[in-house]
Amino acid sequence: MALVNLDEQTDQPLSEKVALRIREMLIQGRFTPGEKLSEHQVAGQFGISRNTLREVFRLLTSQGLLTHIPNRGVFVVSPDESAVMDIYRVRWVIQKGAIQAASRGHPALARMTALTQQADAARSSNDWQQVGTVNMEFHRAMVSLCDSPRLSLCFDLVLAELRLVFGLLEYTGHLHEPYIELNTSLLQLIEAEKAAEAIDFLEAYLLKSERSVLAAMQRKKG
Amino acid sequence: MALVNLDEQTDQPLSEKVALRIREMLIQGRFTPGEKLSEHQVAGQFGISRNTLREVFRLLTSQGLLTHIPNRGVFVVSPDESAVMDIYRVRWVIQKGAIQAASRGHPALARMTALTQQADAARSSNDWQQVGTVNMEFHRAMVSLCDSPRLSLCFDLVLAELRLVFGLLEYTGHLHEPYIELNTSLLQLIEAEKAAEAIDFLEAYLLKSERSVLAAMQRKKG
DNA sequence: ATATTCCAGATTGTTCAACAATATAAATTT
DNA sequence: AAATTTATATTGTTGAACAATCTGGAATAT
Repeated sequence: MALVNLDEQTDQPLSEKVALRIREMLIQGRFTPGEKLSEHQVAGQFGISRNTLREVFRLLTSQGLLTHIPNRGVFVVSPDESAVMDIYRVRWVIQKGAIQAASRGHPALARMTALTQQADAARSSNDWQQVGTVNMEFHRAMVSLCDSPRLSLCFDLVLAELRLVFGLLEYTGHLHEPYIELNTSLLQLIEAEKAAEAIDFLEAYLLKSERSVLAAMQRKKG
Repeated sequence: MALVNLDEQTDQPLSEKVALRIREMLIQGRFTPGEKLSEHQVAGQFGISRNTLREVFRLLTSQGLLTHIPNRGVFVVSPDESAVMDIYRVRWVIQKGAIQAASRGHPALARMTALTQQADAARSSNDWQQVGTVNMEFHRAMVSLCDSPRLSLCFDLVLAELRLVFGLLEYTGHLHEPYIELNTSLLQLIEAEKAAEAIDFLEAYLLKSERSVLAAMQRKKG
C-alpha cells in the first residue's frame, strides 16, 4: 500500500492533518464499513507514528466516523438502517428549529439563495459531485439560521455520517438531483415567512430523502 | 499536588478512566476557567504518561470541556455570556423538538414522572446537590422522547458544558429549586398532549433559567 | 523610559523502542 | 465436533529523546 501524500503545507499539527485526510477518505467511501483499521498498518500507510495515529483515531471516533472497542481496535462505522433513521430524526428536529428561528434579512438566507443558484449551475454542467456538495452546504446554511455554533457543530457531525452512508452506495450520481428544486421551494417558503407550511414541506422532504436512502441501502445488501 | 486516586476497578482503558475523572472535576468547578493544563504537570498529578494524557485531552476537547490551541496547549474552557446564550439556543431547539415528539405511553414519560418525585424527596431532605442532579436527569429524559441516540449525545455535551458553568458560580445551593415545580407543570402539559402550551411554557422556562444564569455570571465578575 | 530584538528555558509535537495486558488464531487434546 | 491450551499478533501504556514552537526576560536601540 503506497504512502499517502500529506502535503497541504498548512502549519496545523500533523495529527489534525491526518485526521482530516482520513475523514475525507471515510466520507468518500474509500473504506469498507466495519473494516478494522490496524494501528500498525495505518500508521505506516500515512508515515506517522502509532502514538500520533492514536490521537487521530480519538478525534475521528469522537466525530462518530470510527468506532473504538477497547483492546480490540478501531473500526469504520457501518451505519445500518436504524442509524440512518436516527440521523433523519436529528435533521428533523434541528432543521425544524432552523425554520422557526429564521428572521427576515438573516445572512444565511442570502447564502441559501446563492447556493440554490450554484446547484442549478452544477446541474447544467452535469457535475453531480458538485450538486451533492452544494446540497449539503444549503442545509448547513439553513441550520446556521439558528445562530448557534454548537447546533451547527452537531449538525455537521450528523451530516458527515450521512455522507459516509452515501459513499457506501453505488452510483450516487443523480442521488441529489431532485432536491435542487425542493431546496428552492423550501427557501421560498422560508423567505415568505410561512413557517408552518415550510415545516410541513420539510417533513415531506426529509421523509422522501430518508426513504430513498433506506431503499438504496436495502437494494445494495438485500 | 497529591496524586489523584484512580481506583474504580473497571477494566476500561486508563485513558478513559482519567478522562472521566477530569471531566467530573471540570464539572465540579475544580479548575479555574481559562486555566492552562500543562501536560507534564497533569500527567504527574494522575500518574500517567504524557502520551496517554494527550489522548485524554483529545477526548475532553471533543466534548467541548477543554480548548486545544496548537503549540500552545490545552485550557479549561471559560464559557462566557455568549456561550451560555448559545447553550440555551440549543436547549430550546432540541427540547422543543422533544415535546413535539412526545407520544402517549412513551417510557421516557414514566421516567420523568419518577424524577419529579425524586426531586421532591431531595428537596425535603435539603439535598441540593441531588436536586441539581435530578433536574439534569429530568431534562435528559425529556430529550430521550425523541428516541434519538445522536440527539441525546449532543444534548449531553451541551448539558455538561452548562454544568461546568454552574460549577463556576458560587453557592449553587438553591439554584435549581424553583425548577422542581416547573418541571412538574411541564410534564403535566406534555402528558396532557397540549403541545402548543407545553412549548410556550418551555420557552418561558428556558428564558427564566438563562436569565438567572447570566445574572449570576455578571454578579460574579461584574 | 519605551519599544524592539534576541536569546535561553520551558512546553508542545512527534517519534521510537519496549513491555504488559488482551485478543485472535492455530494446534492440541478431549 | 467441542473444549482447552499454546503461540502469535494487536492494543494499551510507558519513558526517553529530539525538533519545533512558544514564553519571558535580558540586551539593545529609539
